[in-house]
Amino acid sequence: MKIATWNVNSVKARLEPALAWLKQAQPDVVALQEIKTVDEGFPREAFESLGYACAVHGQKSYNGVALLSKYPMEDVTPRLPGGDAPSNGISDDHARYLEAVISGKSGIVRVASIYAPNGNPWPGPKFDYKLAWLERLRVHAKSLLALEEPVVLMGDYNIIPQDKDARNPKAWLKDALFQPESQAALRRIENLGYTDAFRALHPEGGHYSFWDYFGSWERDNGIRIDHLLLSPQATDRLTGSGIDRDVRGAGEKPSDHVPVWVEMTV
DNA sequence: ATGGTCGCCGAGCGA
Repeated sequence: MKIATWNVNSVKARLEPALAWLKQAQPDVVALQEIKTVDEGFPREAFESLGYACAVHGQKSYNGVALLSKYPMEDVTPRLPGGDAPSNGISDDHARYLEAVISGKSGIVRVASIYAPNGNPWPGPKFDYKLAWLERLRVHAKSLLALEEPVVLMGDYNIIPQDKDARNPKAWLKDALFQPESQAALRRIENLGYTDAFRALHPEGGHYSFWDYFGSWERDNGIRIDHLLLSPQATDRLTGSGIDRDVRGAGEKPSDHVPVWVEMTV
């Protein structure tokens, strides 16, 4: 089973390149982020015509996540726990998390489409929100381990894990994506027992998933911020991982992110 | 140096 994540930066603006990529790459499951539409605006029919079931957790103008799957999806659940309880002072109405269980040929895999907060400017309340959100993700990720299932938590984490995941690390020193606290939040999830699948198979660095619209693609001034974190049961089934960087240079209006994928025996 | 470009949607915000 091929499982991919892609921040499309508006699913409507990216519909044609998305359909072209799906036909070429043939993923079985896709997690989309920044769809930037409400559920009713999601181009469901276009994806269904390629054989995908759709699950959507949308929002007007900003954020929004979705899952596409060629296999049946069950237990579709939007939102991270802990975001809608006024008693704890947290009220999170951003559409940033969608989870589902996929029934493959030889077993299930639990997947989540994740759009973690950007957190800029640093420091400030948006950075505090980022760290609080990542802590909620950690707590939920920990609870999922108890199920002892293959789990793939994938999406735009808005975190550059290490220096080697940026072409020009010094340029990011004052950025929320590169703060030690952000990197520690990601490591804390990995330390529970999750594996950064791409890093595990490509430890050398220099591979990026995002290039800004200010000419960074032409200079390969990229960063790796889109990640697939695999539970132990998923890591046991991991057979490959890649980044489809050609998508950044293809077509008239590419997303600033490209798809990152894993191949698993499920 | 601190803008450059996108996409939202119809002004400025978010990235």
